[in-house]
Amino acid sequence: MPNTLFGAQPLFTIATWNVNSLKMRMPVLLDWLEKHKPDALALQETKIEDHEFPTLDLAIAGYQAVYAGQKSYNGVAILAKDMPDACDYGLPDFADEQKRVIAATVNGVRVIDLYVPNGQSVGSDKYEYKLNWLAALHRWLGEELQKHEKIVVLGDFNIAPEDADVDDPWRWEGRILFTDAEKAAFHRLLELGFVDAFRRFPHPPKTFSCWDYRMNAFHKNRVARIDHVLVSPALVPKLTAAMIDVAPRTHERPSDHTPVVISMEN
DNA sequence: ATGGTAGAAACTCTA
Repeated sequence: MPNTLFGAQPLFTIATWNVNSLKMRMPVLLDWLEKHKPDALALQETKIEDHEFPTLDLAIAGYQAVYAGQKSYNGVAILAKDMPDACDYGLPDFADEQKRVIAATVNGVRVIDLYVPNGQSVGSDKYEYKLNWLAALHRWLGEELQKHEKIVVLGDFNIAPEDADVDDPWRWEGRILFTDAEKAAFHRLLELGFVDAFRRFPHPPKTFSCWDYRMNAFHKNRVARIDHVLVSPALVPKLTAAMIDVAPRTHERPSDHTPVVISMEN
């Protein structure tokens, strides 16, 4: 059950983390769960088939899981202290073999875990797929708002929505993850009523969630805040904190993404 | 300025 501080409201903490291979990241993931003990954690890029999912190791750590995985690419999962309920898979009315969406109810909160397509390069087939995918997501989330009051939409959005979300907006201009069409798609989700939880709280400038593995090679390349936690209007006044935990990037074999964590009154 | 590195898996693709 959610953490409780003496004399305070019980808090519900939920996080998102693109782990870039669950198998590779199990040691650091288990360390992180032990340290932070979130009530729920949404994972992306698990890159593991369902029959290989490490349910036992996670159960020993105190976490139940629902998951939708595939070999080599993509894959999403929701871990929670209490068993996630009413699980849904994929975007409705959008045929997609890629495992990028899983939704479940945790402690009365509808948790929607996303691994938004990367888009590869502007004008590519994958870019068009990304924009179509985001349009289908927008339609679905509009419907979900009619069904659920408490919704958290979180994951790797592969979009840096504002200038403050990249290291150098001038250099990023027009590049993948930072095009006008991608930013507009993100802002259309906010127009539905969702709120970017991270921006409800002050943070140091240049707080990012993802850095390209190649950034030290030639020049700094692709450092951005592309992992997000959106909350439905009913949850906005309940938010108590939002942070990006950069600690796991100091691990010996880090993911290229760091966890984003929010807490709210339960 | 079209490289670079990490991961999975297969000798290439994705990010």
